Amino acid sequence: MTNNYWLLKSEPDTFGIEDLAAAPKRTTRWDGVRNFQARNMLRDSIAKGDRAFFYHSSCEIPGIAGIVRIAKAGYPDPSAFDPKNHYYDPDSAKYGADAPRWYALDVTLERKFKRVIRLDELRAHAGAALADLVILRRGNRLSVTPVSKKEWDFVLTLE
DNA sequence: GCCAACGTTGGC
DNA sequence: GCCAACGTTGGC
Repeated sequence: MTNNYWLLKSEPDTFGIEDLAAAPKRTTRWDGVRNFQARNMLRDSIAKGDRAFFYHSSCEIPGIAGIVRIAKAGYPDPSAFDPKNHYYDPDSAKYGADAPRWYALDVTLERKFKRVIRLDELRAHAGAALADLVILRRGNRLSVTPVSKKEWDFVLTLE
Protein backbone atom coordinates (compact mmCIF):
# COMPACT_ATOMS: atom_id res chain seq x y z
CA MET A 1 0.00 0.00 0.00
CA THR A 2 1.21 3.47 -0.73
CA ASN A 3 -0.39 6.73 0.14
CA ASN A 4 0.73 10.33 -0.08
CA TYR A 5 -0.99 11.72 3.00
CA TRP A 6 -0.79 10.75 6.65
CA LEU A 7 -1.56 11.87 10.15
CA LEU A 8 1.04 11.71 12.91
CA LYS A 9 0.10 12.07 16.55
CA SER A 10 2.28 13.72 19.12
CA GLU A 11 1.73 14.90 22.65
CA PRO A 12 2.55 18.60 22.75
CA ASP A 13 3.62 18.31 26.38
CA THR A 14 6.40 16.07 25.10
CA PHE A 15 6.94 17.36 21.59
CA GLY A 16 4.55 19.81 19.95
CA ILE A 17 4.57 21.80 16.75
CA GLU A 18 6.35 24.66 18.50
CA ASP A 19 9.19 22.31 19.33
CA LEU A 20 9.41 21.27 15.71
CA ALA A 21 9.40 24.91 14.60
CA ALA A 22 12.34 25.54 16.94
CA ALA A 23 14.31 22.46 15.91
CA PRO A 24 17.41 22.75 13.71
CA LYS A 25 16.26 22.89 10.07
CA ARG A 26 12.75 22.50 11.48
CA THR A 27 13.43 18.79 11.24
CA THR A 28 13.24 16.01 13.78
CA ARG A 29 13.38 12.25 14.04
CA TRP A 30 9.96 10.69 14.52
CA ASP A 31 10.80 7.74 16.72
CA GLY A 32 9.49 5.64 19.57
CA VAL A 33 6.61 4.09 17.62
CA ARG A 34 6.00 0.76 19.35
CA ASN A 35 2.93 -0.58 17.65
CA PHE A 36 3.19 -3.12 14.86
CA GLN A 37 0.49 -1.69 12.64
CA ALA A 38 2.03 1.76 12.82
CA ARG A 39 5.47 0.24 12.37
CA ASN A 40 4.38 -1.42 9.15
CA MET A 41 3.34 1.92 7.73
CA LEU A 42 6.64 3.53 8.69
CA ARG A 43 8.53 0.64 7.16
CA ASP A 44 6.53 -0.06 4.03
CA SER A 45 4.26 2.76 3.02
CA ILE A 46 5.46 6.21 3.96
CA ALA A 47 7.75 7.72 1.34
CA LYS A 48 10.08 10.67 1.30
CA GLY A 49 8.15 13.72 0.15
CA ASP A 50 4.81 12.52 1.51
CA ARG A 51 3.00 14.95 3.72
CA ALA A 52 1.35 14.47 7.09
CA PHE A 53 -0.88 16.36 9.45
CA PHE A 54 0.78 17.06 12.79
CA TYR A 55 -1.82 16.13 15.37
CA HIS A 56 -1.73 17.15 19.03
CA SER A 57 -3.11 14.45 21.32
CA SER A 58 -3.57 14.02 25.07
CA CYS A 59 -3.73 17.74 25.65
CA GLU A 60 -6.09 20.59 26.35
CA ILE A 61 -7.01 21.18 22.70
CA PRO A 62 -6.59 18.01 20.67
CA GLY A 63 -6.44 18.70 16.95
CA ILE A 64 -4.35 19.25 13.84
CA ALA A 65 -1.70 21.90 14.33
CA GLY A 66 0.06 21.94 10.97
CA ILE A 67 1.72 20.05 8.15
CA VAL A 68 5.01 18.18 7.99
CA ARG A 69 6.86 16.67 5.07
CA ILE A 70 8.64 13.35 5.24
CA ALA A 71 12.32 14.23 4.92
CA LYS A 72 13.59 10.67 5.25
CA ALA A 73 11.59 7.48 4.79
CA GLY A 74 11.51 4.68 7.34
CA TYR A 75 14.82 3.46 8.78
CA PRO A 76 15.65 1.36 11.85
CA ASP A 77 14.78 3.27 15.01
CA PRO A 78 18.03 3.86 16.94
CA SER A 79 16.14 4.45 20.20
CA ALA A 80 15.16 0.77 20.27
CA PHE A 81 18.83 -0.21 20.66
CA ASP A 82 19.80 2.38 23.26
CA PRO A 83 19.45 1.07 26.83
CA LYS A 84 19.37 4.61 28.17
CA ASN A 85 16.49 5.63 25.93
CA HIS A 86 12.94 5.71 27.18
CA TYR A 87 11.89 3.70 24.12
CA TYR A 88 14.59 1.04 24.50
CA ASP A 89 13.32 -2.37 23.49
CA PRO A 90 15.48 -5.15 24.98
CA ASP A 91 14.02 -7.66 22.53
CA SER A 92 14.96 -5.55 19.56
CA ALA A 93 18.49 -6.85 19.13
CA LYS A 94 17.48 -10.42 18.55
CA TYR A 95 15.63 -9.45 15.41
CA GLY A 96 18.97 -8.60 13.84
CA ALA A 97 20.22 -5.76 11.72
CA ASP A 98 18.61 -7.11 8.58
CA ALA A 99 15.15 -7.27 10.16
CA PRO A 100 14.86 -4.42 12.66
CA ARG A 101 11.81 -4.50 14.83
CA TRP A 102 11.07 -0.76 14.97
CA TYR A 103 11.34 2.09 12.50
CA ALA A 104 11.68 5.86 12.59
CA LEU A 105 11.23 8.70 10.10
CA ASP A 106 12.59 12.20 9.73
CA VAL A 107 10.01 14.95 9.32
CA THR A 108 10.34 18.63 8.45
CA LEU A 109 7.82 21.27 9.38
CA GLU A 110 6.18 22.59 6.24
CA ARG A 111 3.87 25.01 7.95
CA LYS A 112 2.04 25.63 11.15
CA PHE A 113 -1.67 26.30 10.77
CA LYS A 114 -2.90 29.75 11.75
CA ARG A 115 -4.93 27.93 14.37
CA VAL A 116 -5.37 24.37 15.56
CA ILE A 117 -8.18 22.57 13.75
CA ARG A 118 -9.75 20.99 16.76
CA LEU A 119 -10.88 17.39 17.11
CA ASP A 120 -14.45 18.53 17.78
CA GLU A 121 -14.44 20.45 14.48
CA LEU A 122 -13.23 17.37 12.64
CA ARG A 123 -15.85 15.28 14.37
CA ALA A 124 -18.56 17.70 13.26
CA HIS A 125 -17.92 16.40 9.73
CA ALA A 126 -17.80 12.73 10.69
CA GLY A 127 -21.19 12.16 9.11
CA ALA A 128 -20.06 13.40 5.71
CA ALA A 129 -16.71 14.53 4.32
CA LEU A 130 -14.68 12.95 7.11
CA ALA A 131 -16.79 9.82 7.57
CA ASP A 132 -13.78 7.57 7.00
CA LEU A 133 -11.10 9.57 8.75
CA VAL A 134 -9.30 6.95 10.82
CA ILE A 135 -8.70 9.03 13.94
CA LEU A 136 -12.44 9.65 14.24
CA ARG A 137 -13.17 5.97 14.43
CA ARG A 138 -14.14 4.58 17.79
CA GLY A 139 -11.27 3.42 19.89
CA ASN A 140 -8.62 4.30 17.37
CA ARG A 141 -5.24 4.71 19.01
CA LEU A 142 -2.76 4.42 16.19
CA SER A 143 -0.13 7.14 16.20
CA VAL A 144 0.29 6.89 12.43
CA THR A 145 -2.74 6.74 10.13
CA PRO A 146 -3.36 7.23 6.41
CA VAL A 147 -5.40 10.17 5.15
CA SER A 148 -7.05 10.19 1.73
CA LYS A 149 -6.53 13.06 -0.69
CA LYS A 150 -10.20 13.95 -0.32
CA GLU A 151 -9.90 14.13 3.44
CA TRP A 152 -6.68 16.06 3.21
CA ASP A 153 -8.15 18.69 0.93
CA PHE A 154 -11.28 18.98 3.03
CA VAL A 155 -9.37 19.49 6.29
CA LEU A 156 -7.44 22.31 4.62
CA THR A 157 -10.70 24.13 3.90
CA LEU A 158 -11.42 24.19 7.65
CA GLU A 159 -8.38 26.28 8.44
C1' DG B 1 -8.37 10.85 37.50
C1' DC B 2 -11.67 7.92 35.08
C1' DC B 3 -12.64 4.58 31.88
C1' DA B 4 -13.51 2.54 27.25
C1' DA B 5 -11.03 0.48 23.74
C1' DC B 6 -7.65 -2.19 22.14
C1' DG B 7 -2.82 -4.40 21.59
C1' DT B 8 0.37 -7.58 23.67
C1' DT B 9 1.84 -11.20 26.64
C1' DG B 10 1.99 -15.56 28.57
C1' DG B 11 -0.10 -19.65 30.78
C1' DC B 12 -2.40 -23.52 29.42
C1' DG C 1 -4.55 -21.34 19.35
C1' DC C 2 -7.45 -19.56 23.09
C1' DC C 3 -8.21 -16.10 26.31
C1' DA C 4 -7.50 -13.72 30.81
C1' DA C 5 -4.58 -10.37 32.61
C1' DC C 6 -2.20 -6.48 31.98
C1' DG C 7 -0.51 -2.11 29.98
C1' DT C 8 -1.27 1.87 27.12
C1' DT C 9 -3.78 5.39 24.69
C1' DG C 10 -6.35 9.36 24.72
C1' DG C 11 -10.72 11.93 25.16
C1' DC C 12 -13.33 13.73 28.62
